[in-house]
Amino acid sequence: MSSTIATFIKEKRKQLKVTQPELAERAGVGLRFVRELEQGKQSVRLDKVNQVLALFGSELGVIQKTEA
Amino acid sequence: MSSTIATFIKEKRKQLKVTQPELAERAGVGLRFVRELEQGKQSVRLDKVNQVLALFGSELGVIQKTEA
DNA sequence: CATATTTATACCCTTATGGGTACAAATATA
DNA sequence: TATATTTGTACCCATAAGGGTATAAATATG
Repeated sequence: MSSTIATFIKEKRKQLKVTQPELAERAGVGLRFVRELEQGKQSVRLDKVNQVLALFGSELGVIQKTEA
Repeated sequence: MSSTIATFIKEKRKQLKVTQPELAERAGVGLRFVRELEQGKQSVRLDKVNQVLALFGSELGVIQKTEA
């Protein structure tokens, strides 16, 4: 299901059988950023997250919280 | 429609008839941040965007790009 | 139209993100 | 199980995000 951004990216990356260093290079971000991102760090920059997501044809957008 | 995060927040804020200073205070972020956010600044921090969106019962998540 | 309110831009300053890198821990593979 | 690969954590440093604030521009209201 990949509820969080972190797990989404991790899953997508593994689907493509790409390592973190490779993903970082392709996305044009630092390796450390990719790692912090997949670890669920909240205080990341929106534009850099989107740089990574762009590799999967995705992007960040507003979603409504699902009712309990 | 509010395709972008910026317009989404701006529209939601106006729906509630709240000024930017009020929104900033309620969200616990700086006034300048709210303004840059509504102006479409890309390099904002994810956690702070979510702080603002939380006021509308929303949050940031991964979305798939719509086909052309 | 004049005035009040709201929003946008610019300034300085502090803080921490992100980059690079090295090494440890964990995982995969032979 | 030994080895190779991948991932996670820690370090220093430069840069810029974000806070506060003042002022100008834009908008709303009388």
